[in-house]
Amino acid sequence: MKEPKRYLVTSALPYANGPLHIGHIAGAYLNADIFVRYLRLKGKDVAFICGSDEHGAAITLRAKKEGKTPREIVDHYHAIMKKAFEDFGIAFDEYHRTSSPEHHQMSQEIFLHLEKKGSFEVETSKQYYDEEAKQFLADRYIMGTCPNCASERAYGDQCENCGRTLSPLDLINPHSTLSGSKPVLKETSHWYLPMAHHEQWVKEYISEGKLDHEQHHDPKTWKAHVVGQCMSWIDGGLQSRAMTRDLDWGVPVPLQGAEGKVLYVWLDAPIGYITNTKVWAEKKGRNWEDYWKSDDSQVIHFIGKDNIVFHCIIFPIILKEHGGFNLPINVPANEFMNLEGDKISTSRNWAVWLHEYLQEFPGKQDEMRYVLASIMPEQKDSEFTWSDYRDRVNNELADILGNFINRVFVLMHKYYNGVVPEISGTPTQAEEDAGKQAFESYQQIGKKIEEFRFREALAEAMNIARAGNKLLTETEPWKLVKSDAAATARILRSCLNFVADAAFCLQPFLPFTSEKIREALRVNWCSWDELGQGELMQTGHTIGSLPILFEKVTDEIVGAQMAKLEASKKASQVSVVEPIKDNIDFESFQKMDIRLVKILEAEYVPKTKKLLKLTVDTGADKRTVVSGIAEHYKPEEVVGKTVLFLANLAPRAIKGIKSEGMILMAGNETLGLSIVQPEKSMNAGDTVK
RNA sequence: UGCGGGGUGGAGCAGUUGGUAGCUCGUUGGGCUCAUAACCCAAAGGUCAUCGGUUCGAGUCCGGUCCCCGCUACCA
Repeated sequence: MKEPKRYLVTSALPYANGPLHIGHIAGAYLNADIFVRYLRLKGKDVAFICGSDEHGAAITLRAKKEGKTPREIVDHYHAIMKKAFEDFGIAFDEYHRTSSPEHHQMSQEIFLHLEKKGSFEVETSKQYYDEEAKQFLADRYIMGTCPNCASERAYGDQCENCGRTLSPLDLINPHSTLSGSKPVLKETSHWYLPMAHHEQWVKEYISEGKLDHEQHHDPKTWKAHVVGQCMSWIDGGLQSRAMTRDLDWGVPVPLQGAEGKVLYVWLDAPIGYITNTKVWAEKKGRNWEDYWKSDDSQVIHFIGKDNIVFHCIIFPIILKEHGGFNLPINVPANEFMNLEGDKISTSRNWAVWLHEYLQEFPGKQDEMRYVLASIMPEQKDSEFTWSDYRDRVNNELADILGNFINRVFVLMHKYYNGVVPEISGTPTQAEEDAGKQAFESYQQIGKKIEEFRFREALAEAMNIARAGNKLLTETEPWKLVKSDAAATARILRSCLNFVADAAFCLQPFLPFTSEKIREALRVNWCSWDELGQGELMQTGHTIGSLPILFEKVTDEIVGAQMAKLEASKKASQVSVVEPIKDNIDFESFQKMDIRLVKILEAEYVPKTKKLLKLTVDTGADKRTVVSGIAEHYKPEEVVGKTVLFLANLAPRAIKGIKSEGMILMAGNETLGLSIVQPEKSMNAGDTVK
């Protein structure tokens, strides 16, 4: 591929229904920021674009739950995220938002263009509408009686009792699971993107990197899991997808007769990349189209692995169908980051929140940037632990980098009053080696960044400091100063240049630290390509002083963060108490046969994750029950236990096994499920009243 | 369950087109003392998840099995 003139780099638009955590940062923001900062150092023309994704049903649901308006929700999180990004040094050119008028306009223009061109297929159908909740109901929000097996708990898309696939219209006595009311049928139309029409070229684009039969990119430069996931999608056949929704929060569909409809959030969100580019360009007096439509521009999307097919297949289809837009040259999706052995989870409050970190660790952005960059989930999931944070900050940042810089500053001031000495004589082998190593590292850093190997790039930058440490220890200038002034001067001047080189190369990764060092050195940086060509520190230049760059992380800090995680986990348990359900009469209660049963046998249901097949003694008979508890109890743990049981629940087939009744358990999201047992020793068959 | 990705010394990871298994941290021993008890050197430690196949030769290619992650299914 030829060198482009411009780059358009995007990071996934974060969804504005919660704050940012370190998993987000390591997934799609820090890597993009490093990449962009590097390109800028190379003197490239780059637009780095992001913004809040503020539409979609999840936000309206959350608003409803919290008694707020969607606008209040997104305003709140947009502000938190924007500030957190800024404070953390993620240097977007533009961080805009999809609820803005500019974005609505852009999305509608693109939609209209496609509509006029006939890119969509409009399908009209009758769908259930909940008059109380004032909205159309997705299939799974409707329940009713199955026409096939008469189960009363069939969903709008499928009856889980008999396994039959249904449409909501098949249900007898349908009711809305949102309000409980009886929904009415209303006609509604939606605009579908017939992706099957595009299968041919998409396949070529992903597997061969060809677009319109011309080489567009080298697919070998794409990550394996990105290509893999796309190909599996394509091979499975591309289905039409509705690009509109019946919802009152989003970008309105700009057509007659489409009142109450909005663009599907997954359509409008990536268009946000375009809007936000335009917003930025207009502020800067540039032409946004240069970045999106010009032959000599490249588009790169940084995202997490949950977004792959959208960015590699669906959005490219929209862009190509629209015409004129560049398709991404690469989509370097990262995998996920775990936290202390567990998945990061917003709902369970198991996360290190970026805005909280910034508050609790003021001035320590680079420490977190370093750690996250070191463990980015580039090829597979990775794990953040506070003890690892401590080790990396202490052993690498403080001991190797910080200490090296400190050694050099101290020696420079001690021997030369901070003035760069003149050099003479022939360098020794050790000096040559160190210089070679530093140069090699510097070269590698750029190469690795361009290959999206940020962890290796960072390690290479650290190698410059390592080379410096080695040179100092091997040549021992504190001894040499008494015997060989020329050699001492050469070595310290080299080391000082290593400090400058390291600080320079670390700019994309540790911008705050880099700047501190630059100020102390009192130099102006050159461009990236000029770095290897001469020394940054010249004869006669006087350097300033530099305080200790990195404080050690104590065990107390680690302990406090661990305690905080545990505490917030517990707090989240308390906060998710379910509201009391509507009253029922005593007769309804009496209808239920709740009793104690003894579990006689238990085994896993093959090919499932959550199911156990149990044989229980109800006192009156023995029966088989399938229970979704396998993630919480092993078969041998439940055998012999006396547990609560709902005995007169209508039988139901699960995975081909007839289940007659239901084991009752206590449960919450954090701790999972727990068997409820009688406090005294009671018998199987005893009823619960 | 289907699909995709992954399983490499104590921990975290790299291993591009098949040719003696590397890196960082940790551990052990030694050196040094300018420096944030920091730095440098050396050593120990891996049947590359597992079984079988292709090959003169496989961590690297092919097939089976197990485990982890994501989407998906199951959860009365």
